[in-house]
Amino acid sequence: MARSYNPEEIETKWQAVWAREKTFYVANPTLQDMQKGKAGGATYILEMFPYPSGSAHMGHVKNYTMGDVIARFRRHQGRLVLHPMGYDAFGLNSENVAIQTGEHPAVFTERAIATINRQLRRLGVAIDWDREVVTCRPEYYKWTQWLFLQFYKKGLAFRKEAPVNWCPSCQTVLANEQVIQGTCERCSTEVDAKKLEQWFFRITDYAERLLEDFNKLENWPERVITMQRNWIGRSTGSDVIFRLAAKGAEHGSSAPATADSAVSAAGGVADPLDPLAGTEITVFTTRPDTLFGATFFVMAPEHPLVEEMVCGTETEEDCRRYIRQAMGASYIERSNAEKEKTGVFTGRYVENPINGALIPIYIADYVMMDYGTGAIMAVPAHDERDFDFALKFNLPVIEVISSPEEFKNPDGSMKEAYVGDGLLVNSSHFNGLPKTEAIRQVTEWLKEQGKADFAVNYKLRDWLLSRQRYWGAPIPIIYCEKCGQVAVPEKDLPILLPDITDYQPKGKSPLAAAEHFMNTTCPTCGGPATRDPDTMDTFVDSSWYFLRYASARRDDVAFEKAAVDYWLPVDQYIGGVEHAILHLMYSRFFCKVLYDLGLVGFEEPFKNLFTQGMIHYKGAKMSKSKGNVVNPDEHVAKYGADSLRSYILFIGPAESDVEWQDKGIEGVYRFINRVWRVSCEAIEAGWLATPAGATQGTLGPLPEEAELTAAEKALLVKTHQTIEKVTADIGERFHFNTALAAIMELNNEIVAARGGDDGGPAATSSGRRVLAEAVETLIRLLEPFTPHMCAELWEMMGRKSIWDAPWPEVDSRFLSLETVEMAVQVNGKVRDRLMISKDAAAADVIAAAKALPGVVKYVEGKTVVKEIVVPGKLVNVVVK
RNA sequence: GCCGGAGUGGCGGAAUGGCAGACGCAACGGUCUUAAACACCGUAGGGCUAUGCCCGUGCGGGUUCGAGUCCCGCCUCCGGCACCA
Repeated sequence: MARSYNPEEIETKWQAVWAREKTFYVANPTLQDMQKGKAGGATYILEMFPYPSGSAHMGHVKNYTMGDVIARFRRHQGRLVLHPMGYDAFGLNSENVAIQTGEHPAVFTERAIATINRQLRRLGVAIDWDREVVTCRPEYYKWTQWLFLQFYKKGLAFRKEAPVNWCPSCQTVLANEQVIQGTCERCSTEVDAKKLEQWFFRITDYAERLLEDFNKLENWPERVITMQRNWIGRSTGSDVIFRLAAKGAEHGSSAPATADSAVSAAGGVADPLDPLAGTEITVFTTRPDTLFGATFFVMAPEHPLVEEMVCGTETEEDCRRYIRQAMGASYIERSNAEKEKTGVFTGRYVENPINGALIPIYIADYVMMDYGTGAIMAVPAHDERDFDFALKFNLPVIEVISSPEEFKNPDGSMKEAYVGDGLLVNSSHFNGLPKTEAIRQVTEWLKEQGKADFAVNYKLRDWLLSRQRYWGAPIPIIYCEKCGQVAVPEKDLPILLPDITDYQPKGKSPLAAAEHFMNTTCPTCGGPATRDPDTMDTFVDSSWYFLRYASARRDDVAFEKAAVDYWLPVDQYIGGVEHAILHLMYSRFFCKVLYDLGLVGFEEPFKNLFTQGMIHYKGAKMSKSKGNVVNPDEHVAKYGADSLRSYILFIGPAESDVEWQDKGIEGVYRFINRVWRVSCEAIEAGWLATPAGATQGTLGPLPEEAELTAAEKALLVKTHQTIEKVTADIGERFHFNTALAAIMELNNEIVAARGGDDGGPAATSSGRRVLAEAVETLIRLLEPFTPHMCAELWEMMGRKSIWDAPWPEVDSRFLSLETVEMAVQVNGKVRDRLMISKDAAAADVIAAAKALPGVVKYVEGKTVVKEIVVPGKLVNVVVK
């Protein structure tokens, strides 16, 4: 009587063994060996670490199981695998809990960590827990602060006053990347624009390298690269210098209506009555070729020159009113491209450097201060937004790129903006040039006169890293009345986060009220000084945790260079696509800075990236608020970790969103039970025992091929085909669902070959040997998915640790049968089937095919025009 | 608006240009059982004048001996960005 499958018992037994024996512990090689490089097959498998907000959810189960399958698979392939885990433990969730309950965020966080840790161990994930990192503990954030100081010394961390995104609900500023369509990434509250002095990382200095180094990545999803590329938003064009005309200058010159006829005006002449006259205002444009079509000029309401410029003009009051209104508008109102254009004439003019024409300056909120220079030349004929504006304010539209008829009215005027290619017209000596050539020549011509230059612009903004919140790493900067802004000396790190009682943010960090924290002495002069009350964005913590794993317990360095250079870059990183920009771009930036500082020897942290899909339930993303959460613990309790792990990967492709089906896991559970039963039977029957004379822990040599019956040969072929498929599915394609399907097929064949429960047909010794081969392979292929059951079966076989067992190898002799079945088509439709030797010559295959009754019927009386043979698969006879 | 991705049975899904629907769920029939559960065996895209034939991978064209797969034009859904000059 075979033992019944009891996952609870088996799984807790093996989890205890793994914990006790530290099975998954991986020591760093000696310094000497590490310095020899990654030669020893060192492989770093990493999943994005969890944010401990309570307990693990199905998304975590999927993420960590996937990583575990790959880690175990690589291990069996003989690699030295690093597979660590940690917790992204600072952050707003715990702090908001603290505000509600008064409980210290550290207490809440440590409890959540303990829960998730227990869950991960209960899932049987092969993690080296000796390398665990927790970002909210001083031994970790000491080094976050230390890294901040390295950035600071390099001028890459700096303070500036700038318009920033403020979330009124979270009571803190946010980075651009944390604003999703004008709302806070965390709480979806609409953000306000506020002008504040804040800390930034100079990520814009790295924009070019962040783009270039995409080519250093081996295998990243194209869409993630595209998202980052769009976010960085590089565009090439020119900076063109316009000069502010003196008040009233426009009356002395011709109107700027026709470009070619314009004459140079008095724009550049200093005017004692108007100190601003002649001021240079630079614009960035991707279309310098359309400069002759610039009929007006627009500045953002926030532009620093605007206030002064409108002073004393007739429209001063209108301008001030408009600016007030524009600044008061919400981000969403402001950025709605659909809304009608608004703006106001400033009463002033600028001189177009290409022809000296004076064109009116408007203030309009469709020009943004945070892109380019906050001022644009407006070319209504060839820009849709400028066209809308010109229409509304009745400004001239001059065609300067020959436009197709459908863009024009019958009288030749522009009906809508034409942004496509064409030849220049109305553009003086540039007439006739094609667009791209004109872009170059116009810029060069102006450059010679010092009025323009080629320029590159990015959408990417510097990373705003300070937060007016409590639960984060304090910024290690001190403000002294005498010495100003002073970096905390490294020997004084960490700056410990003090305990406080009132976590409520009040527009500034709760730390600002903690006097014993705030009041300190200046490390330079010893005089009274105050600390920075802000904490760091949690994305700073997560931008380097993957480095810390390499030498997690070192307390004298953030990470050991030899160790990071040995293990990194990460060979396989796995996580949700929601981090496509935020975490993944910040980490890439950090890595490049650390490379420049000589702290790491590589410029990209993650060589291969896999982004998993989400698990939906009842048609929607699982969430507490929708009440459609499926609890992993319940399924572990009911079916065992092995079943849950397998099912979560079996549902569908790992990279796509999939729907959880309540009955689905039962099917996988049944499958696992069948594997258990068939394996136990084979083991108890002694088929899997090591025969006398064979190497310990092996099945001994296979019988000669000639001794095998057709059925035995078929099972052997199925076994090796399955090895081939599963190896490729796990190792190359991440198709865990089809890997499992293939293993299920093998199991089905074993069940069929073995016969019924009462004895079965395994009558011959060669048959038993082939069955043993199949069962042993089944267990080994399944180990990454169901490690507990496989460990138990392995032990029952009398073998040593399956964790250390090698991955099964394909024997190419057994990848196909001698005789294959081929489909026979006539004109592309299957009409018969043919059993024939796999090595049969094409001519013989065709002859045999044409003799089949189902084929003769369709070929008779027709002319054969073509015959196609796909070896081992199909024949197509084309007739007329 | 721009840039990605996806549309295949009742459901989740499978298929280097080569037999569409592997594998699993649900369903149905049977064996076992006093009975049920479990387990096991079997049936299963649709249609028809059924030993056979026709139709079928969102829609319409095309390339090819052969298209779920490649090309062109649409439709729908999902994701990202969005007055980016």
